[in-house]
Amino acid sequence: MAKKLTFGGRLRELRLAKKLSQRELADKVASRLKEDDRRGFDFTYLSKIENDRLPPPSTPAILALAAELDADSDELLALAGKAPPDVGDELRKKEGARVFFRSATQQNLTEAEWQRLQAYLERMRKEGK
Amino acid sequence: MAKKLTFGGRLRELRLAKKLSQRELADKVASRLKEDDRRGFDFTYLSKIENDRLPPPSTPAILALAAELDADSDELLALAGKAPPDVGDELRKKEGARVFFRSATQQNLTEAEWQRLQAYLERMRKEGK
DNA sequence: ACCGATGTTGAGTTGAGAGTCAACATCAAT
DNA sequence: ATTGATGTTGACTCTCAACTCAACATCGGT
Repeated sequence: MAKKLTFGGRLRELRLAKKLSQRELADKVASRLKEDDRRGFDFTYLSKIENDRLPPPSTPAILALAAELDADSDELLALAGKAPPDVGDELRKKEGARVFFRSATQQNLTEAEWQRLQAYLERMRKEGK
Repeated sequence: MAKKLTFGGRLRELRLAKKLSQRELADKVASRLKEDDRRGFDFTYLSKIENDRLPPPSTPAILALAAELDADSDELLALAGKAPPDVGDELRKKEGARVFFRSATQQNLTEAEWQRLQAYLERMRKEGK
């Protein structure tokens, strides 16, 4: 059975795979963030996060990390227990999405059932095009 | 065309429909919150929120308000621009859910399409039972 | 005219999220 | 044994969301 990774553990994996030091990665992330955000990203902060001594960083920081590491931002956001920002927007704007989400979570669907829904969505798309 | 309500406006509607004063409602919400949370809920705060002079309150407070007013918490959360609290959890646990919402969001579905999905989900449930 | 209930406002407080900074430990290479 | 690069840690800071508090305005009832 696959080992269950924490956010920090996965982040370290990804960083090492890219052969970056904490300082390098933190600096790159910091410059990505400085552009719009006013927050920084120190390498000592990264260290604590990798060791799960602090909770995962903010959503913008996670997105910057994923971008820098060519990683799947949804995976990291999920490990951090946060919803992707655009999914959040969709739920905020579309009542239908909200209703759907409510029923889906209440039914506690299996992976197979999610895949069926995915397939149906796929069919809808083709037909609609 | 239906008038577009703000969070504050809708909240006031709901409160008046229940014939509660700001003090009464705020007190009830406060006692609901005190149980787990350490935050309060003052009537003057409620006043400002109803007049949209302050942003909507925290998610726990919105949930308590909805419960006290027998209102739909998803509606209030949506008006407040917040995602329902369990979104992160569901997406964390089920990869299928993540993939599904990603595609659905990217396709920018209409309300009608969300309803079709909802109908399909309904069918799945009946058949699976 | 007064009183109690209700609602509004400006100023102030507080706790937590999101980091920073200085100092130290470890290790490989020279 | 020194140096340079890397990682770890504890203590601190800073900002802002989320409120509270005291004071005042308005209005209906008596």
